[in-house]
Order: sequence, then C-alpha cells, then structure tokens
Amino acid sequence: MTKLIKPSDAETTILNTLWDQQPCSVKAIHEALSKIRNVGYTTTLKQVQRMEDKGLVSREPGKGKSFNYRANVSEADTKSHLLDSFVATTFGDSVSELVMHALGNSETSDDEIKKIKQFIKELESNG
Amino acid sequence: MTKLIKPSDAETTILNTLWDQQPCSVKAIHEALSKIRNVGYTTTLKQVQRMEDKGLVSREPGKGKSFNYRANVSEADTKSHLLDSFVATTFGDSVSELVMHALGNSETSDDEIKKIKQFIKELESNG
DNA sequence: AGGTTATTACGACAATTGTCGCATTTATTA
DNA sequence: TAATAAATGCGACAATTGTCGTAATAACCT
Repeated sequence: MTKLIKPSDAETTILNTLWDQQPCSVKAIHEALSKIRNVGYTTTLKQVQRMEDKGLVSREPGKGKSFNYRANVSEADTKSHLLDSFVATTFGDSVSELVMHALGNSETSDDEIKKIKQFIKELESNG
Repeated sequence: MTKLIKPSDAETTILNTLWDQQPCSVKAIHEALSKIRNVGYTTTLKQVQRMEDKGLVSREPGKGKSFNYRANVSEADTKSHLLDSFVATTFGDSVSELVMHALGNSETSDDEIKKIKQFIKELESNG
C-alpha cells in the first residue's frame, strides 16, 4: 500500500474541483477556486504543479501548450483519510463526538438531518 | 469579537490535553502527548511556549521554577471552528456529507451509532 | 513575419510547523 | 555548599505552505 499523503487545505480544495470536473485545465481550476478564495493565477498554477510533483495529480497534454489535470487519488479514500486524521487530533478519535458537534454546530437543515437518519437506518439494516 | 485562531495539529492535541486536565505543567502535557506521538520534551515545551505567544494558552507560576498552563480558548468554540473550517475545505460545506463519511468510514461501534441516534432525536424534539 | 495573447516554467520569499540541541537557571540533597 | 537533577530559555533548521513576479514559450491573428 502506497503511503497516503495528506493534502493541505489548498490542495484539498483543488482536488475537490478536479473530482468534480476532471480532467481540466489550470485555467478551469483557477476559475473554480476564484469563486471561493481570492488568489492569483500563478498561485493556483504553482499549487497544481507541486501537486504533480507529489503525485497527487497527473497531467496530459491538452489543447495548445496547455495541460489537463486529473486527480491521482480517489475522492473516497482521500476524504476518509483526512477525516480519520481530523477526528484523531481534534476529537480524540471519537466519531460520535465529531458527529454531535457537527450537528449541534450551526443550523443543520431538516433536509440534511433526514438524509443522515436515512443513512443510519441503512447502515443498521446492512449490518 | 476577537479573531479566531486555528490551532495546528500539534497545538490542537496539546489543547485537548489541557482541556482534559488543566491547569497542568509542561511535564504533564508532555507525558500525555508521549502516549500518542513520539516527541522530545523540548519540542513539547517549545510548542507550548509558542502557543503562549499566540495567546492560545496562558501560564501561572507553579511549583518551583515551573509553570502551569491553561487553555485560553474554549473547547466548544475551538472545535466548532476547526470543524467548520474542515467541513468547508473538505466537504464543500456539506455537513451531511461529512457525517455520512464519518459513519461510513471505519467500523463505528453500535454504541456510537446509538448515541448519535439519540442525539438526533433530541435535536428534533427541541428544534 | 510581427505583435499580441495565453500558458507554463522558474524561482523567490515570508510565515508556519515540527523538531531539537545546548545553555541557563533553579531546586534538591548528600 | 557543591554536585546533581529538573525545568525553562534561546536559538536554530529543514520542510511545507501560500503567494507572487517575471521570464520564456507557444499559439494566433492581421
């Protein structure tokens, strides 16, 4: 098993963009990012390039001299890993503490609660 | 409202120790930490000192030339803040996605599931 | 072909983070 | 009180992260 890498915040944001619409150009990534954080194009480019160095993403020649990128790590695995690590350091490994904080936090919509209940029900029946 | 600080991983671990048994000496903090991570005493000391610089903790003279530390930030606030930030970058602000990942992840014990269900029930009746 | 534009390449920088080693200072105690 | 032990103070260092500026290059248009 290849050692898991824990992406930084900026990297995670970029990965999310990729999982959502890969393969895509840096331009596209940057446009998606710009809606969230205010950052220069070269900043995004640099992040993406460093991610390639680390093996988090890979690229293929695109239109013109540009490249298209795609994530090299799976969304589920990565999020699980990030979550595990977060729960460990912040909630002393207690998932229930995490969940309760999450639900207790801001106003979670009825809809979300419903989804969660449904999920728990399935979880139970499938053992 | 004072600007919220987002503690780093090591800092969060230390804060957890403090919330659990403050006020306490660096020695005590380090002992608690040693059970989790393998780190030298001066490393812990330095972290704690930097945390004091940032205002995350404060100290009072203890026994001998030692000091006792206590957290300057509340457990609930800090965890909420960390959680918000984590959900934002990792799960695109979707609490339900977070929760479902958390529950789906590793084997969450029946006991934890029970706690969570109970919590949701309360949340609904009081909502 | 020449000039303009789009993109990538390269390198730099400051702040943060995790880690220590070593010096200093303050107890303890033989 | 002199040696030993315990704790802190100080400073250093490498890696990571977030952030760009500027240079180089390739594409395109007139």
